[in-house]
Amino acid sequence: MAEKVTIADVARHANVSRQTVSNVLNSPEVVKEETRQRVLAAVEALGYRVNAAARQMRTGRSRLLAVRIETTQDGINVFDRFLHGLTESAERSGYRVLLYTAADDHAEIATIEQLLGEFEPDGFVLTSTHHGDARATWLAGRGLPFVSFGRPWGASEVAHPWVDVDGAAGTEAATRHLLGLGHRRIGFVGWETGSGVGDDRRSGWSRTLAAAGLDADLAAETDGSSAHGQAAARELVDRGATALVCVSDAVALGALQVTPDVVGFDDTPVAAAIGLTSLSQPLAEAAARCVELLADRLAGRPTATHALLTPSLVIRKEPRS
Amino acid sequence: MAEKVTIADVARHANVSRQTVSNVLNSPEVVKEETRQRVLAAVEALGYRVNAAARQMRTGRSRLLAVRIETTQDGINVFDRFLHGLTESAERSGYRVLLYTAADDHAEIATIEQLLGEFEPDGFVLTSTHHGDARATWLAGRGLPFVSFGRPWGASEVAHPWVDVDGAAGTEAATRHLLGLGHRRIGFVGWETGSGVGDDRRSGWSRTLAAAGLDADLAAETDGSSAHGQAAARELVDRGATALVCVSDAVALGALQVTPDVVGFDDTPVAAAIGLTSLSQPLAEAAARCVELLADRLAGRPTATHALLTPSLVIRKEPRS
DNA sequence: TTGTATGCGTTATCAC
DNA sequence: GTGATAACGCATACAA
Repeated sequence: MAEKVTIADVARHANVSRQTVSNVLNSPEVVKEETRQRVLAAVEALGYRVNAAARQMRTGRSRLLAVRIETTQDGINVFDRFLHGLTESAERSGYRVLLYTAADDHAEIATIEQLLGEFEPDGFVLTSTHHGDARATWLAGRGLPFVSFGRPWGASEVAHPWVDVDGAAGTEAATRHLLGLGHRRIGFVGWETGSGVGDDRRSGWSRTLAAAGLDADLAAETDGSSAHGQAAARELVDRGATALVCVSDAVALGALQVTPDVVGFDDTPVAAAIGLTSLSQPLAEAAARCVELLADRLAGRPTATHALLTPSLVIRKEPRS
Repeated sequence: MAEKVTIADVARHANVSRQTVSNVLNSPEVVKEETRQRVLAAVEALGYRVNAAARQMRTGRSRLLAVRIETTQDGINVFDRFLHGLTESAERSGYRVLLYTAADDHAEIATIEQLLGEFEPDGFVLTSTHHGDARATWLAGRGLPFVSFGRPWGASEVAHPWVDVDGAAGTEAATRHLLGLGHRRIGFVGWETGSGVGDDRRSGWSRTLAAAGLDADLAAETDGSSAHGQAAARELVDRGATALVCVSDAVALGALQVTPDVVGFDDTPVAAAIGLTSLSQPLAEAAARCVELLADRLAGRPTATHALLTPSLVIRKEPRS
């Protein structure tokens, strides 16, 4: 084990009291410059680091942000990039990320409750928000600091800070791109109606066609799998579609077997690998905004209520032509 | 904020001293059954949870495992599944996972040092081990508990607990599979010589061909990209290869543009999506073994030195035939 | 500007 | 078998 350097060691080394060391660290403006330098030198020399447990005991703040690590659902997900960004941003703000797992909303609430008693995270980051999200209601009801990546879908939701990516703006860009390529019969391969994210992405496609004076009648629903995506694409092409906007890369992958002019969503490794044009979510920025919102609130700073980011269209050429 | 229930509250509620409550929780065998029940009932009634910071202050143990979250390098990685398994297994053993980022080995050591002073993680999990890994040397030199996912490549490495997946066994299975399909000229698309993982995977291919009395002369090196994979595959096919074993799914994806009988490695979402036969690493089990090795060591239990797991071949049919 | 005293919640030590 | 006491390292109120 490593030698543990305490504030008392630093004080002794710098010939001051423990309190002075604490002041240098927490309220630098209150201590004389010369003393400050001396203490800082001692901190450096001894390799002193504030002990999180002791600080937490005294202040009640853990400098920990808790987030659930998701299971890779249909195999293609995007969460790890968000998580990396979150960890990085958190570090910049002086926080660390604590991971937990949970099978469903109910279990997640129980875990959060447990975490609250044990590690006392200062804040929580919720992901994959959905209609009637019990977690957000629970956290908000207790006044606990949290932010969600994903807007509060549904009207009666409790208001809370959130960050999200504007899916409609993304599919609008995709649709415009295909219009620019000369297509007039552009279809949409989506998920079943009712999912906030899916409906949002569909709306960008339909409104863009409407604005161009075109019918938005070529839409199909899938369960999100590539197989269903392929079947749906087949149907839409048979009905006259010459290009397809897809709700996800997984679905787009299936659609690609049917027709070449396809745009996916999420810019997953799959898209990059097969040369699929896709919409890239600014995940690092989203994560940074999550931390920003949370950190501001935790520090008592005035904070924005939410942030809506725009995805960017990554245009690729099909390599297998 | 939630009301904080302390051990004193429980003691009061159960009409015992704080110490008795602590005993019930930490050394149940030392306390009378009736008292134990009463205390447990009070714990339940009050929703008491041990405070991690206070426990850590007293015992010096944080119940925290630290692991670096990797950046998605070439876009196709496998780390998130490992991380999920790690978190889940850690929870089962009473640990939580703390995340950190680092740009390189040097930075990672600095971060570990910082973490040690602040949050005092009980153990570390290293991933992506490589030749002359400074992190392992550093940790081992200080006698800090850690386990690596990835064996210590290189002979002069310090011995330490590790878990890894047997890449050679995987490519052996892949090669056998292709032999079973009737192929006799089987090539290997790998990485540049020198990477432990890549050399290991290549060796399974060559030894299997040798055992079958065939020449292992159709090998190519790539930088790991799909584009290079495709070029290398083209070259090998021109030289007579009828099937290819690949060092990764990314490379296999490129090879697939050239010839259909290809086996990838890692069974990434890409493989699943495009119907590529691939080798699946038992990541959840690997994570579980990492936690097991670490937890055993932290608890002072006798522990295995390492675990070498076998990947499984996931046979798929090309869907685009 | 600096020093002294106190308590955060827990567990280990030692009496009872 | 149970209870009192001390100590972990830090930050705050208060005194000097």
